[in-house]
Amino acid sequence: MDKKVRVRFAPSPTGPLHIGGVRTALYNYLFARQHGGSMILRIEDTDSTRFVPGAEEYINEALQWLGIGIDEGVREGGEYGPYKQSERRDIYRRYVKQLLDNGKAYIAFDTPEELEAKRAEVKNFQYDASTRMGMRNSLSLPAEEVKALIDAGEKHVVRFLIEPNRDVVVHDLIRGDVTINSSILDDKVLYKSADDLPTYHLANIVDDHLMEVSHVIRGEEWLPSAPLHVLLYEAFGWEEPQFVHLPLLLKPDGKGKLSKRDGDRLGFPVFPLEWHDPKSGDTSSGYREAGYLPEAVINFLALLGWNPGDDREIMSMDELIRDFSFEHCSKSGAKFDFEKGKWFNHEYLMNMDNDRLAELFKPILTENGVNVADFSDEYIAAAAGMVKNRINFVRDLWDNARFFFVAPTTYAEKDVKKRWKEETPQLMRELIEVLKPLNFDDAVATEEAVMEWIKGNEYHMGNVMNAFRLTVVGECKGPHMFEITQLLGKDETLARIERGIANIIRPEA
RNA sequence: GGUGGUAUCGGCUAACGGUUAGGCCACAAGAUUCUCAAUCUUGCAAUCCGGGUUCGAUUCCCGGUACCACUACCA
Repeated sequence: MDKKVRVRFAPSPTGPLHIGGVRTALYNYLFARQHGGSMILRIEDTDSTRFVPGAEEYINEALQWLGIGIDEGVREGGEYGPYKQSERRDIYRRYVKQLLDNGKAYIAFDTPEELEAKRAEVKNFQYDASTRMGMRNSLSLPAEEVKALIDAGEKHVVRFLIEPNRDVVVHDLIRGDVTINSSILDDKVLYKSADDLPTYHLANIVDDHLMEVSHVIRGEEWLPSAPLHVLLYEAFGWEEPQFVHLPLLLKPDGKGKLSKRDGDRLGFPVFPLEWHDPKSGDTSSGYREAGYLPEAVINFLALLGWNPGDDREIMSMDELIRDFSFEHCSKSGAKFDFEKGKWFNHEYLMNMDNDRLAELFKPILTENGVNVADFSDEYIAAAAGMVKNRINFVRDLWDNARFFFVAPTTYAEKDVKKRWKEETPQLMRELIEVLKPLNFDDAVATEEAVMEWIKGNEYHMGNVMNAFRLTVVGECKGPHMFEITQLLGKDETLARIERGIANIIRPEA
């Protein structure tokens, strides 16, 4: 029987959650749910200098909006807390001491300035087996001096003692075995003097072990430090978890990792939710505010770097949970295809139930000055339903369905020019007479009657219908004409035709 | 510079030694139609290069190239 699946998503509260981070969280979540395991949210705030107020709340809100559920975390609680690293200082100190006592780590007194100078002086300087005896640390200095320095309160860090020239193998579920020689690794700082906190590497290993994390699923940028982590597990004598390094999300055009700037530059959000930077005051757009449905974002992200093994594209969270697998994750980075993202949203909107769509539409109607109370829920739902196949975003509903709520006051110039002929006003008057006795509730019957009139008089079908449309909609676009009039009703339709006759003026040729 | 990873249409990807190299997005054309969409049909378009292994390589191995990541008292 395999160990219980426990995974964690471990962001740093240094800003809004990046869309790439969202995908990492999603894959963790899918894997956990598939195996009936636990999803942990751990806040990795060991860099006190980069803390950004509001970032942690943002992460919680974003994951909640997307439906990525957390089983254990700062808010949710759990048996393995605290789930915020800054609250685990004592734990880390204990384990650093263990490493020190076992000779797996040592104390170093070199200041950041000294190290900087050294790097400037020696090209490709690395703090490792070949250089450490020339530095100021507990290995190179006499024991009494080390003790004296510590007693004198000299600032110092703890470094990991890397044994040179050993082939370290990282077992990765996506990439197979990756072998790295330990000589290229430096004696990483495990505990910082600057803010009296451990570095990511130490905190990460200790927490993953203590929290009994079974699978470490993270971005590919961590692959180079994975051997260091393997060595740390070994130094502690702990069993290492399964590693899974996900391919990165790349810029849509040029090269490199997808960044905040790309969103600004190319005009699409790179964050799930809108973010107001407390320092700069800048605002970054979010998927939610841009009119994306969370399920569309999830679906889109899931397929960026993974596929179900067949031709399916539209998949619900439940299907994703059922079919997700690392075997079908790609190894190469995926360029962020914003157009495809739009298509996913379009698909979800188009297939959405009218009532739910109506609820999303209401605030937009209000924003545009429509008194929602003037219309029934059924009316709003029907209007939204008629245009939903032509929208990419919720807010597009307004442009496509506004005429159901506000009669046109202006008429599209191009369409007027093409369809509003000299004889049109007379035709429209005739049309009114044709429509008057009809029951608009029966769209088919209305259409039949109008068609009979057009054909009986040998009128030009396109011109008549488009002129009709112009008076009712204001331009030549929209759903089927008699479905529109059915919803609008006879009084409103006739009034609009009258108004069109009175107000539409043919441009001088 | 060093180390590691990766490499199929413009983009996301399928084919896990044998296919006319498939699907989706985007783009183009056509069908449909009162318009705009939706829908359907069609088209466009790819195995980075060079060596091996093999009866046979997109697939396995090696080299090159390119791209990406990492190379902090950041995560």
